[in-house]
Amino acid sequence: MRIFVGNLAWSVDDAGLQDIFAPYGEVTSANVMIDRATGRSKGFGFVEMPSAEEAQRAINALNGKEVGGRPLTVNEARPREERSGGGGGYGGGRGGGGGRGRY
DNA sequence: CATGAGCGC
Repeated sequence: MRIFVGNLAWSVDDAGLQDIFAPYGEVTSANVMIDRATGRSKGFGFVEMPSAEEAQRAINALNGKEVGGRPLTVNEARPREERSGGGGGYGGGRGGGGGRGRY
């Protein structure tokens, strides 16, 4: 599952982000978005975890947790549109039924 | 000091 992590401290980088999620489950990928214009962190990043349940637990555990002096904003990431291909916007609501069964 | 809203390549 992909996880959106916001309100990151400047001190946190890709490795630091993975280090935060590591104890909650296997982290296959962690990325802190860097603004290429200034070279500083945009203050948010993404984490990829193969286990959706561990990922969800990590979200519950890390959301609001203070790291680097700032409370993290952790949430499931939104579907990202392909770079090639127009059209934007996010359709519909947040899946029906809730939770299980979406996949 | 690049310094704070926000969903990436």
